[in-house]
Amino acid sequence: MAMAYHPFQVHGADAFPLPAVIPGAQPSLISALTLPDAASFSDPLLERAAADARLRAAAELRGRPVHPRSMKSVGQPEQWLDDDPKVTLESKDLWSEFHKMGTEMVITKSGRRMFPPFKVCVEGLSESTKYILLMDIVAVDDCRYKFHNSRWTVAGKADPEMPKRMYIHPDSPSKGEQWMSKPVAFHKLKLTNNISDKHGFTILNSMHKYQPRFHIVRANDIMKLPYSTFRTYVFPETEFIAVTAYQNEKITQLKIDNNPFAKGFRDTGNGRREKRSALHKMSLRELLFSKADQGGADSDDSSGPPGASEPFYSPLELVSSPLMSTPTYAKDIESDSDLDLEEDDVLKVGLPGPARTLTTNLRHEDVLQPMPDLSKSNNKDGSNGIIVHRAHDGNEYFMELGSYESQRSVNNDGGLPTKLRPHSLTCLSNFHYPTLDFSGVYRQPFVRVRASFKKRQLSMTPTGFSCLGVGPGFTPLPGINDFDNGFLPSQTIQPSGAFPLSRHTLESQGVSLSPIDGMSSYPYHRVAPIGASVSALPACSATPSLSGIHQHRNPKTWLRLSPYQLPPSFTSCQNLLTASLPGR
Amino acid sequence: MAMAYHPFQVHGADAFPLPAVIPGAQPSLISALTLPDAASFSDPLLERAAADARLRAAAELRGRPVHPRSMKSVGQPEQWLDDDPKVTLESKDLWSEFHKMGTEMVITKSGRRMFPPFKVCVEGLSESTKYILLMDIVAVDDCRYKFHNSRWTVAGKADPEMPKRMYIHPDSPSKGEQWMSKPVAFHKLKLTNNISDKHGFTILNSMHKYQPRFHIVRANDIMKLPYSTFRTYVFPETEFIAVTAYQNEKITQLKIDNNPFAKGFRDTGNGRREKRSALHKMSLRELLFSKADQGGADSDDSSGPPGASEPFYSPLELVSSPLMSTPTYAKDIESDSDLDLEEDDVLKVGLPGPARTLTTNLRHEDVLQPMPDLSKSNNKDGSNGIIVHRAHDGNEYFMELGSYESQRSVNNDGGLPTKLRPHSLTCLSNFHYPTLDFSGVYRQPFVRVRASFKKRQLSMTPTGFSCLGVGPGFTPLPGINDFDNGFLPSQTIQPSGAFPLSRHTLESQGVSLSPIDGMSSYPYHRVAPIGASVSALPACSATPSLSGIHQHRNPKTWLRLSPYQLPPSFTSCQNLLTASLPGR
DNA sequence: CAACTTCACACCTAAGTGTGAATG
DNA sequence: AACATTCACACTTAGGTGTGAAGT
Repeated sequence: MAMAYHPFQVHGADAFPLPAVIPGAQPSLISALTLPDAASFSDPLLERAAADARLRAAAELRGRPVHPRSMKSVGQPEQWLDDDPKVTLESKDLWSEFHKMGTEMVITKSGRRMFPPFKVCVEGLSESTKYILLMDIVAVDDCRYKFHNSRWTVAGKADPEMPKRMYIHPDSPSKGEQWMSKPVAFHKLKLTNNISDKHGFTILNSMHKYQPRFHIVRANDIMKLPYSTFRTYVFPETEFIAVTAYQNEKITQLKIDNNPFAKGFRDTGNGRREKRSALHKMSLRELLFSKADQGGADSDDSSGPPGASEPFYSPLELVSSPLMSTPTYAKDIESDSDLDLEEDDVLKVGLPGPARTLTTNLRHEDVLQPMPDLSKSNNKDGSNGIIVHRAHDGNEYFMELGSYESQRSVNNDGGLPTKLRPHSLTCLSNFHYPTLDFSGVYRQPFVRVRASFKKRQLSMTPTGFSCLGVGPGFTPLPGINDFDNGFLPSQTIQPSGAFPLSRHTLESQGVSLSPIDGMSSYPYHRVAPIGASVSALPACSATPSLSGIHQHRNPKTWLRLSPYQLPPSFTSCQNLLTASLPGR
Repeated sequence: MAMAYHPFQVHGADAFPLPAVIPGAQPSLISALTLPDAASFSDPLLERAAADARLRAAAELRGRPVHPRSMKSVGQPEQWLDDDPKVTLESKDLWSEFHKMGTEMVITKSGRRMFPPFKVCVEGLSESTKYILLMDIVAVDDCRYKFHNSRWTVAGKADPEMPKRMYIHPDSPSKGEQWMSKPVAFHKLKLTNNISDKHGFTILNSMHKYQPRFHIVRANDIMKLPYSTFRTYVFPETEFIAVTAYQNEKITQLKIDNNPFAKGFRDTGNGRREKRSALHKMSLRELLFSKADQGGADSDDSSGPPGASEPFYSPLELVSSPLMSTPTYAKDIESDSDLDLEEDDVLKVGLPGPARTLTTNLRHEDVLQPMPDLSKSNNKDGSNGIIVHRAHDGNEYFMELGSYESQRSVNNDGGLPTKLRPHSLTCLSNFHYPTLDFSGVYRQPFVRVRASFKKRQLSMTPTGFSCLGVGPGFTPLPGINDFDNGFLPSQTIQPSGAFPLSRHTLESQGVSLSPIDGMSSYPYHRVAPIGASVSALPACSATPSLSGIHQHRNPKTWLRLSPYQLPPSFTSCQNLLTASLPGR
């Protein structure tokens, strides 16, 4: 099965000497990652969270990672010369307040919004060019957490991740000037723990840690998304732990104080909510609803701890092929040891120290920082392979691993950058339509039924799924237009042929489809390439066990890659990889 | 000024032998109207309202006006063979209840929704073809009304109409299957009497009569709208009079009984609203919120007057070029005399008779009805000319009239149809960008500033504007996508260069722009062609004075054409007409 | 038991209604 | 005086909050 091969297509000129077509017999995973101008790592890394912060700092780009000059110097295609997106997080002070406490986001069956709302300001786009703006939320690590003694501690390995859907901003596609004219809000995105959700909400695991990501794609049609370059921005302060009920009372209070919808729970002085500590009663409302909403983020909030009003949290940015670049664990860069997660491995998210350090470290850095050479530190043990997670008949699953070598030869192209190499490598490998799950990108409610999967999701491949969490599908949005979707609500309840994007539709869009035997009706194939070296590594304080290279018959111990490591739309590489792994 | 000429472009094959390019020196207004299979006018027309009903009946098409066979027989382009839209009005029983009383719609400064909501079911589209669905609201006649002695009477000539914006359904463009999958609601459209409205609401005159229209356009991009064929559907029962406060208590009661938001005013038996008459207390809620919303309109409402539950109100449909076909007054067809409106001219809207007659007449007609030959009855006095309404410098205005002869030679092409001639004639004359006002088609609030116009709108061209009310712009919608709009909110407050659609933008869309001297920054040029013969003439009970042919220096007595007579996007013909009227 | 999840609920925001007095 | 318009208001729908008891 899955023998069909589909070549890459590389858009425009590339900075790296890459073949436009990857030989089918060779599991080549091109990893072209644009890195900031490098960062120095001289300070000692004493604890995980601190290391986390450092690694984030390494990719610090102050919202403008790609310098036009450097783009030119590496032969950036003309197409990319006229934009240079700079992204800033709205309400970053409020986000930071939460982050210091260890942000929690409630997930409910019916779907819950995020608070603070994820909202960004975008600058530097080409005014007349159309862009698609998206966000997704990916697991940060392989851990399950618990809140104990007023702190979050690791409580074991992560549960399998559900596929993470891309939330395409409802205004997509729109011209740069439109995106830049006002903050881009993603408040319509909802979080749920309902694995059977049909609304297209983002399904998260409770007590797991997640990182929202923001993506800019230069594309005038959502159908072109899989073939387009993603510029990915990560704001470390938006990291959170999903919960079904708030664990940290301080977080609860922060929510009540700042979310207008929770106004009813505010302490009006009449005794309600006396349970809460008197701390953090200062109102941050202005941060979110006056300052923040106007795009101005001058910090007039001086009631927080010292340093709380640091105005600058910069995002991490990846300018990458959505199919290629794969962030890897912070741990892999830092050290190859300590592969197994300790039960008492504490992520110091709830402690102000590391976060503040990050902030402080960053805000005076205006130059791009050097990056470590990841080509050496990464994947030494060969455990970082390609994970192919397949549904064979809807009941059985297995995994295949590609060799790291074949990837590295592509990844490093003669020496990984320590300087930012702005680059857009576009892979057109998305021919296996089950992986191109556009069903959600439709304004109707998300009613696709995964016939061969539902009712079994909880019991299947508990860890193997942790690599399935990125870029598979796109979230349905009211208002998403210009999507030539052959998917009708009336068709979605059919138990077979679950892939909603009709062959005819794709082909009429110039997309050639070559179904792969045994997979064409199953939308849950995912590929987790790992060789792609990565620098901008946010929130990777825990390293997953990479001991599963030969354990692909045992779902429980499969090699896991955090979805967070995967680029958006990464899984569209699936069939390419599948094709390159015959007989495994 | 305005000497530039821009040729037509005709899309596809045309049923009429029309030149693809109209010579610039000749004021040719191509009028190619697709008419239903004709209707017989044998019954005497005794009163305006009755004539109204007849004329509506004449175009009665039962939602499926264009028969594929007849389309083929007239050489319909292949493009149109795979769809045959049938449109039905949702909640038509409720609409009819209102219509019998004389529907009133409140208009407020802040914008008011319509109730009942304008909602249609569409069938017969090509599933995989993209369509844009729109609606607009156009003046029915040239009258101002007053409610006196429990009836609506004419109270003088109409006030000048503000330009009527096209409300593009937020889901546009979408594929046929998507439009057909559920009722298409236009509840987001808001009515206002605020002539300075910046939201893109539809600006109406209080105490004036209006007719909503629904349009189907086969286009995958909103930019193509002006060059596309509009299929226009009119549901006579949706006619209404705009009011700032309800005049007819029965209408108030009907609203209260059926609009959930007005539930607070319902008579709970405890004495509230005892002012209202006991009549019409029957709840029509089910009509709108259970039956109607499910698309089924079985009448279980038997509490109304006899005949109230007639299930069938069919729409009028025009399949026409948006630039060409021009409905004219019912009066013009019926008779050329009686050009001046009587002060006591009573439109029998509030009386059940005519409306019921219309309904009754129509519902047993399943065949297409013959149409009168409009080429003879129309424009006898030559007063039906081309109205060019220009803003010279923002303060002065004048009008130019084209000759009917030159139009008729095009219109009639050797004998006007008395049978339906399904036809799509597309005019690409929309090169004068001030007339192509797409500024509204943008999801941001409508903030365009008409620098040379605001503060003067009330005083300018009081009657001349009545012909400006159709098809000029497109309403801004949250969610309208795929519109390559060069319009930025930040640009909109610039006092000059008011046209928001940048030259670059249009040109990048393949639209060549040739600004016309002195007009390029003024978006309010409108053209009201009249020679275009028309059959399907809904709600034309009053005829405007056509005595203004030589009065173009006197705004008060300018020739008026009801916006209702103008096809959508008609004004995109403006510069063509302007070009063809040199020196006038 | 302890940890986690679910649910009805009161309380909010946001916005769509006609009212009736005030205004023009 | 008659008429048309505006506005604060109470009431509604719709849906976003955390609560705290109950369930797993």
